[in-house]
Amino acid sequence: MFKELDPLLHSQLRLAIVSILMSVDSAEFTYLKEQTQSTAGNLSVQLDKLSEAGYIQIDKSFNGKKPLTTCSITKKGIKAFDDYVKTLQGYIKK
Amino acid sequence: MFKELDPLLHSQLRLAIVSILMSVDSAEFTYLKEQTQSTAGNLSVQLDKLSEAGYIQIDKSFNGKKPLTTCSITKKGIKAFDDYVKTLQGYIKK
DNA sequence: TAAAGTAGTTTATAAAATAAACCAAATTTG
DNA sequence: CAAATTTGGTTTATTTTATAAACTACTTTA
Repeated sequence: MFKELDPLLHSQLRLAIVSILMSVDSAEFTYLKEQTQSTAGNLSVQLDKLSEAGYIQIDKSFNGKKPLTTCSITKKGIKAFDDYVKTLQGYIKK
Repeated sequence: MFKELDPLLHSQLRLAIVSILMSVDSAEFTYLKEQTQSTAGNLSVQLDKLSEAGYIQIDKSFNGKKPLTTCSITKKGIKAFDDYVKTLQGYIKK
């Protein structure tokens, strides 16, 4: 029937973030912000949620004295994304 | 880049409703409730939203003296669903 | 050295989803 | 046959989520 769509991925911004991270090795905060056209605040919140779920890994370092946040997808995140896409097929392929 | 996902369809329940209505001529309230495993309250609210957007048509009649709510998708709804799926491909086909 | 910019985080607010409570009629049950 | 339950919903309240606004800390530039 209709399997639950992982609510963590069923959000426009988080889906876009994960989608980007699926296609690159890692991405910086500013890159994600630019690509997704999101505000920094919203991006920050959604990255935290994905990180807390273990879907992405966030590495906070410094570029000289500027903070530098780098994100990458985890195995768990890849699995979740794949599952999400499969579940979604069940909705739209009817 | 990342086109906006129609917020009216980007909801688990409404997507399931529209998905069902895409595959049948019409469906009764009770059938939709059973198929989507939703509560009557939630279903009622979401059907109203889809109806107000012109995505579905709701016909309220009586079966003897019991209310009978029958729903079907509209042309606008079909278009919106197709667009939604296309937009989504842009997210997941990366 | 004051103003503006960078790279974010935290907190507040708006919007959405969901649940709970309710209604009217019909049906079942003790 | 009268009370309790079920059916087919709607309305209202609550919770959750997404988003925006405000803030921090440091840096660059005029």
